[in-house]
Amino acid sequence: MYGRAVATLINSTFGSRKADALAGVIEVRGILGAAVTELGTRIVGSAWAPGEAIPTEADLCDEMGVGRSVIREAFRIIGAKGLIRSRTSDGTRVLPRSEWRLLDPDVMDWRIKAGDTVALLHDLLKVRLVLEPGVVHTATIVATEDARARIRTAWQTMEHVYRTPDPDYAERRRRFISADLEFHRAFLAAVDSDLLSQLFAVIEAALGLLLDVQMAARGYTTHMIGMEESQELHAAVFAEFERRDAEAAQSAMRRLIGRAIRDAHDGFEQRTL
Amino acid sequence: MYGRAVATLINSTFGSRKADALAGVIEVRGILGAAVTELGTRIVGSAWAPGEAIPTEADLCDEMGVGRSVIREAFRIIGAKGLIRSRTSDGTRVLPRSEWRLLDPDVMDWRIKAGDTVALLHDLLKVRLVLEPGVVHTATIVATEDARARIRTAWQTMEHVYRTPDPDYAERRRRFISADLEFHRAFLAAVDSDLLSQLFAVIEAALGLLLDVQMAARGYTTHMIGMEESQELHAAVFAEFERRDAEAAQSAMRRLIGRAIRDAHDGFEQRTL
DNA sequence: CTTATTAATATGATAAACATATAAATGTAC
DNA sequence: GTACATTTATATGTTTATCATATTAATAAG
Repeated sequence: MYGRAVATLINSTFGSRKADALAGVIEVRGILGAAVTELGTRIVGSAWAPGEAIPTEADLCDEMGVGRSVIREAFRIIGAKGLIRSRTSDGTRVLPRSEWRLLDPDVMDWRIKAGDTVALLHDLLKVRLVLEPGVVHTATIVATEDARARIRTAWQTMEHVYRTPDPDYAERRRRFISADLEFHRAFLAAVDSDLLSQLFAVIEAALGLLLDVQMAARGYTTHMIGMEESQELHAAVFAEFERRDAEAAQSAMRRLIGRAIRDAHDGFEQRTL
Repeated sequence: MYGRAVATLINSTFGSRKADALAGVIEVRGILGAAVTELGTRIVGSAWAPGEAIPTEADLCDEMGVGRSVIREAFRIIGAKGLIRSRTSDGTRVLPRSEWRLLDPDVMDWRIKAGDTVALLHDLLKVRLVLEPGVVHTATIVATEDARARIRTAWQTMEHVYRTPDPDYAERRRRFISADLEFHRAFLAAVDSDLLSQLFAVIEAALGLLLDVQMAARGYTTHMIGMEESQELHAAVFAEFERRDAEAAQSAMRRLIGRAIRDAHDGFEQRTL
């Protein structure tokens, strides 16, 4: 059916896609999906400099062993994310990085695949540090009763998991992390912003992939800080939230994120250096 | 050359694109650009419900008077932004809104074009309220000397514009707004985060389009609050930043944004109700 | 040396044909 | 009559060929 180049392309690039792709990434299947991933990863990985022309459609057809329409449709997808732009007779050129839609899950995925992990991790953590205290501040003020109930429930779940011993250590830790995530999500939901929710989802997914997957093999997890310390810091956030002290709740969340960031950095540096 | 339907499509949808498009939107030209804008706007404008199948490629070819490849490439672009997904034999369906890349400039542009302005405005202002105080907090702590110099310069420019009378009132106001923007951008730059910078750029562009363009005709501008009050609030932010009191600077910025939001809401409600 | 003109190049767009995946319709067996 | 296999219809997936168009480079005219 398809040429050998294509089969290889599918198996190497696409076959493993579902396994380690960023959550939230639109699943693009088949030959087109393979071409998109291949080109996206290469471009994000600086195979060509911004301003430089990538190979012509015809050349890429030959190289990848696919029809021209596949290349063209791949160009459209990648172009929709701000990576490239085609102009008649001038070819298809890589756009300056400022045009790249860095907040797009696919672009994040390609950055991770391309190995741009350290810079991305630092930036992601910075976003959390800037964002989450503000989320808690606003949530403390504007949360509806339903939203407050969800936060309360999330906290109770954290407490329950924390206090319930489990012979299966890994399982308990998994539950702990899950409860932790819901705690943060509950505050975010209280703010009731579609834009912030999406931003948070992308950030979380990318962080999860960067930290969980890559560091799990070395005994690290997203939430490295000890459960005791983590629980104390979370308790402070919740307590101030219940007291409706937005400033104090915000500060508590900043201490929590700051603590988590230091550990993430330590663990990651240890791994990558 | 092209059929009549196409010519109409280009003139109506595409001809006016450059004028009132969101800054940062990738300029998609020609027949394809027209098709993308047309379909994107329709989908975002709820012409079809999530889960529902939009017309087949063949039908859209007839309706728009374009070749199938144009429709397919348009589908790819719109699909890359999470709006639709095609599956063999099942057709092309609108994805649930949670999949839409709301942070994408094009999607924002389509929301504005589709008239989803009130909900979008509220959300955009909420993002600023959550984000900017955190930006100032972090900037106050981590800013390099260069970054501090830029902030200082921005403040001096604001002061200069504020204190310099100008017979041309509109021109002075324009300069004031421009200096204001640079003030906020300078803090953001100090945080040194590509992700936050992009987020801010998209937010600003959308807010600018929503407030400036739409409200200018009615005598409103982005920065509605009186110059005196605005200047005082900005002064507080800068003063606390210079004192390196991150908490105080953060609070000052929150007061400033909160004040601006109240005015924006008032003005907009007045206009849209 | 400058300016038209022409030629080459790569994308823009159309058309026709066949492949493939999915769902609906049909038929068969128990 | 229900369950399961088969067939058929449908819409997208993919290839190929051809022409249009816009831009750059080469060339010729002044």
